[in-house]
Amino acid sequence: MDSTAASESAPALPGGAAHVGPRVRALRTERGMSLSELARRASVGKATLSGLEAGTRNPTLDTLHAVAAALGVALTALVVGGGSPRIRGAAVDMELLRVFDDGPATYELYRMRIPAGAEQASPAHHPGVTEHATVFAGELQAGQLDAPGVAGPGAYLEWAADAPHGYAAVGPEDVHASLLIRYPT
Amino acid sequence: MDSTAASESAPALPGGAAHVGPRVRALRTERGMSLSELARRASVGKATLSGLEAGTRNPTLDTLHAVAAALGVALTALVVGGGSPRIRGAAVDMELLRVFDDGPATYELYRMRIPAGAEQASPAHHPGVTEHATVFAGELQAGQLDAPGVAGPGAYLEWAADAPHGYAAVGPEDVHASLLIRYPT
DNA sequence: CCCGACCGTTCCGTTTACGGAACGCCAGCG
DNA sequence: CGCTGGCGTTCCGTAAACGGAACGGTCGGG
Repeated sequence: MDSTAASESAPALPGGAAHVGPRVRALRTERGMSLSELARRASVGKATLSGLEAGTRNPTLDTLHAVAAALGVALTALVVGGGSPRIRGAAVDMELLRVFDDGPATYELYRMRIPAGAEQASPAHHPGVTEHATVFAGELQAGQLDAPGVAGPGAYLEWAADAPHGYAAVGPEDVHASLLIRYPT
Repeated sequence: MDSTAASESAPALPGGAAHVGPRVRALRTERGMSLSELARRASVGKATLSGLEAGTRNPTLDTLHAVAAALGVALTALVVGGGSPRIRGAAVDMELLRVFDDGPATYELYRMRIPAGAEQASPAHHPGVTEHATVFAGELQAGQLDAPGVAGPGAYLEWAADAPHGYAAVGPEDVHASLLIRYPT
């Protein structure tokens, strides 16, 4: 397992401060907000925010929380995939975002990425399992191997996963999508 | 549920260090691990961990990350719900899980809950905005006010959100669903 | 042309989170 | 019994994250 973990103070920690900085800066500029304004709204010092975005500081939970709230996003939105379980196949790179288990079924919500032109097959899962994808970017071909569907940005696709199935990025762009896997109880 | 969410304020510090402490302690004892052992594995001081679990400290991102790694969980598992912007309407309770902004559009992914029997309307959003729901539990009726769709567990529903639309839990159970809102650029 | 407003960075004194080393406590054991 | 080893908490000096106040740079208006 991994518990030979990053115990050291190596600055190259997977989800370390170096990664959250650019993320904050992106969310801020996306909203057309200046650093000073965000600092004001979050009630943190400009120095704090500047250092945070530059990755030269190691922010406290309070600081992160204040910034996330001022940006209107969940704290988890600032912590890019750092430490999220990641499943990397031949072509498909999936990151488990969340598990919902309080319904009559269990749902796993993934973010999926497939490089342009790549494809990958997956063996059958347990009976009754279905997969649901919403495409953000690119052209996704997915579903039963003999009868796949195709979906572009904004489109939705679903298929039974209790038979061999596959995923492919058929267009010239990388595919970005959300994938929801439903496991009936 | 407009995007003009409550950016400012954050009256008291919700989801602050007080919430992550018990969470860490739960995950640790769940694994039958002693405080000293976790501190050793995470390469943090026992004092740090003790104060963190007690909620008397305001841990840094490095500390949180080291502890999460030593517990073998994603950092997000330590801060679940804590500080997620929650949009609570008349009937619909939504929690923003994640924002995707690297495609040709921006996506906001929510978890949605509607008490059984309740309903709520939403005004039109900007042109081109669409909403996509996947139902986990209950019976969701949603879409254009004059032509809503209905979806049960495992089913999918989408509609244009640039016109007034609504959500309702029409069955005898609460509705749990994921809602993806797509904002074209 | 100068001036004021705002931007993002840097400097600085204060606050505080950090790890190490105590402490008291409770088993297990010779 | 005392001795030993591990537990969780507390104390303490140091390192660093914090907010406030500078700084230089860029606009836009008078």
